[in-house]
Amino acid sequence: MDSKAQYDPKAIEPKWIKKWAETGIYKTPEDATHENKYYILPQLPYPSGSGLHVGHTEIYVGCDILARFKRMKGEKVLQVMGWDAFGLPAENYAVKTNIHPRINTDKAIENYKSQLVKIGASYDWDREVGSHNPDYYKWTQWFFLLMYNQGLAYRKNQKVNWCPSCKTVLANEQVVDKDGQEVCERCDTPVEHKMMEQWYLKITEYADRLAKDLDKVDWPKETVKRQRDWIGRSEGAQIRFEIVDSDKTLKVFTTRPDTIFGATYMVLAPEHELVKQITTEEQKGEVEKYVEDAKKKTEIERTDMTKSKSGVFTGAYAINPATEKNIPIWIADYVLTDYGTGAIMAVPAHDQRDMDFAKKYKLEIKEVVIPIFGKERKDEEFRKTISAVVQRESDGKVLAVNWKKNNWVSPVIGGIDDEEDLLAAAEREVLEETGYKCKAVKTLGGEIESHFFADHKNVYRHRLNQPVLLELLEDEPIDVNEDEKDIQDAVWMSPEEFLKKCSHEENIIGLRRYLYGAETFSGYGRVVNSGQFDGLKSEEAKEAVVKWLEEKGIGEAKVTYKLRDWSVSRQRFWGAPIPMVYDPEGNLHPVDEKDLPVVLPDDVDFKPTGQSPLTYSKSFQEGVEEKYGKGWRREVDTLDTFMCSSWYYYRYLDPKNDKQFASPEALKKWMPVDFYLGGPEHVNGHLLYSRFFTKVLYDAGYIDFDEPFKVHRHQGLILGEDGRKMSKRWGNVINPTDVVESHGADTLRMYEMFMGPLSDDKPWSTKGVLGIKRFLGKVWGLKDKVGEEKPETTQQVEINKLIKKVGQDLETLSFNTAIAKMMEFVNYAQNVEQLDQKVWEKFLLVLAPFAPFITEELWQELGNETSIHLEKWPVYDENMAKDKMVTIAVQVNGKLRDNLEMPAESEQSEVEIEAKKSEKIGKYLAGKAIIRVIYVKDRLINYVVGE
RNA sequence: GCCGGGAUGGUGGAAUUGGUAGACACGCUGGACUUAAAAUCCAGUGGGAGUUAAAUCCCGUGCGGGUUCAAGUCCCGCUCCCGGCACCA
Repeated sequence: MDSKAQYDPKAIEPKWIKKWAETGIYKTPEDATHENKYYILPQLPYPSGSGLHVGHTEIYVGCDILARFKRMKGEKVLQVMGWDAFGLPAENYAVKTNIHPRINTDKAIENYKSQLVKIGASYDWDREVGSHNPDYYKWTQWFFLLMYNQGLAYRKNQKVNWCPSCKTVLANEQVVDKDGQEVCERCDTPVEHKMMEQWYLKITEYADRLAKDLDKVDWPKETVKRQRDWIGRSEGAQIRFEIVDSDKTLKVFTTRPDTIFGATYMVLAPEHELVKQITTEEQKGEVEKYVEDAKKKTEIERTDMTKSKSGVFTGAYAINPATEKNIPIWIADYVLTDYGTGAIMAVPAHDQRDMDFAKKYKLEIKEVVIPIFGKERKDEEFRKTISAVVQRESDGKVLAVNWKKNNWVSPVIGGIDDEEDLLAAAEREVLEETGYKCKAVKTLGGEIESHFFADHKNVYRHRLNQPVLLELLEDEPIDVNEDEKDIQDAVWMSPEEFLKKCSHEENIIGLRRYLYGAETFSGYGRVVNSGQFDGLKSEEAKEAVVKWLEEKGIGEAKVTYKLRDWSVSRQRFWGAPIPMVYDPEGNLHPVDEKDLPVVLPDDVDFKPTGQSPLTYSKSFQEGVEEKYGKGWRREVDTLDTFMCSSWYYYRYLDPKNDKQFASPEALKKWMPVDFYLGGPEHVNGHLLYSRFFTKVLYDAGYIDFDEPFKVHRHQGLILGEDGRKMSKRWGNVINPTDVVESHGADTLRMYEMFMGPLSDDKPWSTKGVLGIKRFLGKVWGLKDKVGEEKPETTQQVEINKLIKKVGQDLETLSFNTAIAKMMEFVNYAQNVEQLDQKVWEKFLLVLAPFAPFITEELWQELGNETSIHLEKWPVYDENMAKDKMVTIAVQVNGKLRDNLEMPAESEQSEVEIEAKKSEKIGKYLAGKAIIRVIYVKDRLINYVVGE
């Protein structure tokens, strides 16, 4: 304890790195069982030539702190590092430099590894894996064969996303939107579409389970939602429509079978197989032209929603099975080929897209669902009403009434008398209520149902209201009856003002219909104009219609997904070869499992040509003929690297196993992953694929769980000091190794955690780092204060509070607040005369997961011979972790007026006695009546006073 | 357009889930040490009024309303920022 040397991380950190490696303290514990294990998984990195920056290390530091904490809590931790080593950047670099990608990749891995070692990450390096090594990709290929044998891998000629720069196919998940353009996520090149025969994995077969099982996982809720939306499950019905004068039927999918009576036309996607067959002679020319044009359009042009919809009539008609009417069949590119059946029944009244189209091409719009406002009650009184839309020509203002009692604005609304004509009722009501003489012109759309309490009549109402358009006949009103005058005034206001001021939404629908024409109502409501289904609510009608369809044998309930099958073949070199061979007739055969791995050859010209480079590898193809016979050849595409990373967390469990991807014992012991930390950008890619792989393994009987990641969290981005994303382009990249050089690994670790909540994006601050450096300097200085045990209670209270708080914060990953508390403790400890040695030891233990180097050094200085990282997390005494005295806020009418120091757990009466003694409080209470006193134990007392 | 998430001092961020807003840190100001600087240490630091100094008071969590003894936190209506999806029938 005599060393007065300054805190110098450079003098201590390399020493401990060496020692820890020698003693192997971070090896995976041999005595782990399924019950006491804790599998912590930092998302594996792609080793790029530029090395790690501090944004990458956040994830490793976060996981490492947690791993160290869990070890101290007695859990048997598995924490391993691996490399997602195949992929385009390395290959592109190889093309540029003409150096084999393996060489640069291995170099990058060495660099990453040394960076990670320097920050003190406690991995079991004996289990390190790299996806580019044959003993790894052998099993990636094995997974492919497993899928193939389960019927989950297949070839299909389909429109694919093609990156002209990377010269390869991309999965849907690898195409990102940038300023309204679909671009390659790697290189930002706009994606092209072309037809190609490709390998696909049938992830859609698992869509339902992938969606449903999201209920089982503890993931951020927005992540769950995003994945669920991506899978895009929707329930509905498949319905077959007969085509007039044809033996063909037209299959459609709809989520709203309850609107079938409103289906007034049908639409096929231009690519639909029936287009040619049903188009009439007269329409042929137009249709063919439209189909040709659609082919030429890019995906972006087709899906540009700001553009008006286009389409052509085929000349053919289908029969709406509900109305039994003939309805025209159109072709339009607003219907997507690859969703549902590529054809729809159009219900313009209840679907915005169909409405836009119907208005443009003057197709029939038939309302079959009316909106319902408010909640039904048993004791309500039913009434049919009209509401009046009257616009005066002179200034364009519309007629409204102002309800005096509640200052409400509404149109004229009035009941229809028995036997009375609707339009006549409208004319009468306007005249009675406002004195204006009008002539009813027509109804505006269908009725609107509402349920409400009619204030002026004191009853609950069930109202069915029909908006009616009227024409003003005379500018001057006649006198209205006195009773009406008391209730309301007639006022004229601009339509805009009316729409804004009108008190209830259901009452502006009439005017909106008048101003903007028919409007879509796409919500659920009450079914009307639908024969036997009239009066049902949408939810009920959906069921009833499906049942009716099933009885008639023309439809059934059906679930559809947005998720597409996963395209996994890539026309590039640096990936796992697809383990398939073709016989001379071109038939596919899987490579025998015993012949795995299909090794990636070295004699390859990896310049991308659009053809897979493996096509030109002599050794790759020669081997095949030797093995299978003349004319046989290998599949030359390689696998999407996401296949490699979909199962890496299984390989960590048993990385040297050459018989299985992992042994059943290892799988049983370690899985599922207890804590997975990774970026939010992988939600609809990697995370989904990994879940898919796991479910396939489960179905094949290899594992007994079907979700790989129990708990998943995201780290946020660390931005450059300029607030921009760290990138070479901006020159704002901070290299962790530089920070370690100048301030030490402990400082880097703690600063990254202190910046803010783990999942937030936050900018780096070079100055901010110094705060942590100072803190560690103070910790270093504290050792000179340490003396023999000193039974001073404050120190005991402080350390117990600290152990409790830091322990809690670590469980919730609130690293930033845990560090703040440690700073408070150190600030406090600096002012004590002598620091109790036991308190000091406990403090070092609490700090150890965050700052493994300095704590190890100080621990050894205390004369300990074994590592602090093998110690147990200190236990705190709940009693000691409580303050003996608390500050109680005294408020008068909610405003803070004084503070009282009181013993903890004081009763209200005791606090009141002290409060009343306060002059400040007396000032505010003098001459006032105390109406109420609110007391919150150990927090505040609030006097509510009146005059 | 739709769906998420967010907005708190000069800055990063705290706030026991309705109970003293601004913990902790950065920065800044002043001081100590020094020939000087760096480093370190001490004090101050939301805004305003007030005073020699204090005491003291008022205002303050994107904006406008509301509920409550009490609102950063709950409710209603906006604005802006970030992320995702985007004709999914």
